[in-house]
Amino acid sequence: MTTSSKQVPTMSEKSSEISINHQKLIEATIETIAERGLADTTISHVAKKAKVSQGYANFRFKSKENLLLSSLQFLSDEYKKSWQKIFEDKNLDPIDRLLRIFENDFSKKIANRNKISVWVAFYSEVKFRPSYLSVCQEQDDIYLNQTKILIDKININTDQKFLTSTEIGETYHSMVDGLWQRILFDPKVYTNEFCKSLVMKYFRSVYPNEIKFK
Amino acid sequence: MTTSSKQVPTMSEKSSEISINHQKLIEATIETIAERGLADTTISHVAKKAKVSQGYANFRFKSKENLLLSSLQFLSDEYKKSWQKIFEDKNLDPIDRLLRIFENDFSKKIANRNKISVWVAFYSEVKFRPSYLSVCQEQDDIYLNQTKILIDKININTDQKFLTSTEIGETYHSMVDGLWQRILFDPKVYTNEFCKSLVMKYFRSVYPNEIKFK
DNA sequence: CAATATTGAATGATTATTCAATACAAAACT
DNA sequence: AGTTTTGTATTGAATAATCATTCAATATTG
Repeated sequence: MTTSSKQVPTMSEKSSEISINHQKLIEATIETIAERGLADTTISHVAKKAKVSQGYANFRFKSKENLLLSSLQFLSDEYKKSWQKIFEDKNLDPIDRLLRIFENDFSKKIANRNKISVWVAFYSEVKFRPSYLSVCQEQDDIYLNQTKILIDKININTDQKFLTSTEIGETYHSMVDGLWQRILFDPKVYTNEFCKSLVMKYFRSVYPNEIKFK
Repeated sequence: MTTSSKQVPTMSEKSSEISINHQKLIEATIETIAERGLADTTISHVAKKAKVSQGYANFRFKSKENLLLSSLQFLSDEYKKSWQKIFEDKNLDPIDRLLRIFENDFSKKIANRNKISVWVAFYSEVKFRPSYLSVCQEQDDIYLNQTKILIDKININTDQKFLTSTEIGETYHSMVDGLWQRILFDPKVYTNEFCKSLVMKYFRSVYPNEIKFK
């Protein structure tokens, strides 16, 4: 009766199969938005790219809206993990940590045309779709706050007294948003290295005596 | 026969009538995009807001695409006129001119939620519609160049030697783009005054001895 | 009475969504 | 081992809704 090497065998196999399709569809969505824009992204295009049927894509995610939202969530999580790792690294002193933060913001993994296309597309609709906003807003706030705390530490260690951490933090974040957009429009000029160097020089202006800002 | 008080009477009246409808439709388009987002902006919504029939809106602009493009063109021209006036004002010394430039960029007329909504909406599609790009790109380049020339003059008059005008100009412009986006998402925090003060402090960091930057 | 401006209903294209039909694979039973 | 059964995954054609666009009919104006 019981040659049973596997009694509950396929559960994990099956669920990983499912996740594979799930993930394939999310990646296809991101690529499609990057290639054609959000306005021209149809379930049919995404399904084709993911190599599943149109009906399946819809069935799997319940609705197009939900597929889009899941894709945004995926990007948002990926981004969050990348900066969380830096804030959690206890071996870094404040300035090194800040350097790592903006290296990450302009790394090829984060600041590439595919992903920026998707961010910009969603941002433009965020005002009209509360669900998009709720995916990003909380993480954005945390990121901004962590950055401010970090900058406060740097301010204490340096003779920088003129600007508050809020001012520096807000300026940094608006620069990042602005530069990401420019990477999209004019990638020849706005290479990741160029963007990083602009940020570096901003911090150099703010902390003129701090040699770590090159 | 000829009581003709007016022989060529209506030409100007007619064309101004026509322009009135033309302009009404463009303004309705901008408002609709700001209220519902580009994705949800239909000819029918715009026509309703402009109080003309749906068919007329289409007939008047030949296509929806063309109506959108004309609206972008309108905004772009309005913006251009506003900064051109400042660059042409010969009474301003370089620093005052720069102050006026960024006052303009964060004035209520330019940096309000309606108009920023429209900019952001179009920006997100620009990569996929060459016609959108061609409306903005040239003017953007001119603006950026003029700004750099201005900053060069300021650099000469001050002891600022560390940053090039390109670096300062690019940083300024990416800050403006980033801050405009933030005005949209979180207008409570990012008031026009707050944004202006951030820019002011950026220039203060770059030109620490220049008292005109407050 | 032209000539032009404007309407609004009809058309056709696109696309999200549904769902009956089918493929597939694991288990149950010879 | 081979066959049947059962349950799930996947398909793709049909449906229904939304819109841009067209255009014959009507209103308006000189």
